[in-house]
Amino acid sequence: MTDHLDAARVMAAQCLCFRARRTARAITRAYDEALRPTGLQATQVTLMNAVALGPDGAQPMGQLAEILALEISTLTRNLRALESAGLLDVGRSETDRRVRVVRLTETGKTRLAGALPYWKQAHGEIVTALGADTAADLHAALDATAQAMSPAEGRKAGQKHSTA
Amino acid sequence: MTDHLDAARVMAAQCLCFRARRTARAITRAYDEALRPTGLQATQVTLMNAVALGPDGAQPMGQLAEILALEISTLTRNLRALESAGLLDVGRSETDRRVRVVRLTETGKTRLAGALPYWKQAHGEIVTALGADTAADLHAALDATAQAMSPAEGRKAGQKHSTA
DNA sequence: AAAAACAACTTGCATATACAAGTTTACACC
DNA sequence: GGTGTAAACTTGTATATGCAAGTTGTTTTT
Repeated sequence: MTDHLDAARVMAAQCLCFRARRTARAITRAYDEALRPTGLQATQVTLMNAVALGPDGAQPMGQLAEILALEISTLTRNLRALESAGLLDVGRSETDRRVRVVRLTETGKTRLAGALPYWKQAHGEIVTALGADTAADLHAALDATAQAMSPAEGRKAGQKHSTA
Repeated sequence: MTDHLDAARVMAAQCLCFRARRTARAITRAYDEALRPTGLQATQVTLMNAVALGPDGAQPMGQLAEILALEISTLTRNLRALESAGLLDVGRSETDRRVRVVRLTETGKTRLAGALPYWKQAHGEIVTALGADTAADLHAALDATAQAMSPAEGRKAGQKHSTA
């Protein structure tokens, strides 16, 4: 009769989804607070930064979705707000009219550059709060997980996982 | 002139917010897919499980918010859907009428119990995909981070934060 | 005991996220 | 060179999340 209570305890003690989300929430709140003066949120800075990294400063939506491991439908709407705010432009590819190409506006570039110091501050505060070692462990574990769960994983060097 | 390009690379390479969110998205998708047959999402199972863990199977909202590191306003709405679905009840505390006490309905208990095998499956698949070591590292890093960033941190051993 | 202060939520507003079902454009094949 | 299929989004719908500003009920002050 404590059966399902035990089960509930096991779930609480082991669930990676709960843990990943809880930590993401906490970290996001910290970044958002530090970024408050910039008028940008952490997700928006992340998105703009991914755009800025594209060759020639432009990035096709599909590419962005892959980089960020985001649904393309989510991207559609996240871009919308930034486009309305005049921070980026969404155009169509010349060579393939289906493809939407994202690019920062001059305003967007300025705002992104202006957010950098605040991002650095947020990052620094978190690393301080965690300690350098824990922060490095977290970074490594998150990257390893993202890579292992990427749909692209396994396509290259012979892995031992069984997608087939 | 590669200045801000470098900055963008640094941000992409180091940002913990991006990493935490990306990983949380990927993990959540995996759990949600495994839970599909149950009609419940990972967040909902997490929430219901936290309720089930309360003394006597009941949990005050404030307690839930703290356990889950969730804004109480978020909790208000997340509970609403589950209440409408008849999976839990939200009542008021006898001793303090401000406090809302959450409790699973019989249906809720059944549904949660029924979701357990699917949760186990999701968990197992992810541990397999990551490898036991990486999974353990991730678990530890997420917990350490959540604890370090918890507002309750510092209340015990002499810290330098200024809550007063 | 009335007033002030506080605690525990709820609501308004805005963004983030995903799946399923559409739409538009490209491409392959006959 | 039309037709069918596939790719790259977009839209509809639903949930998740958080801050700021209420609301209601409790506790503290005076």
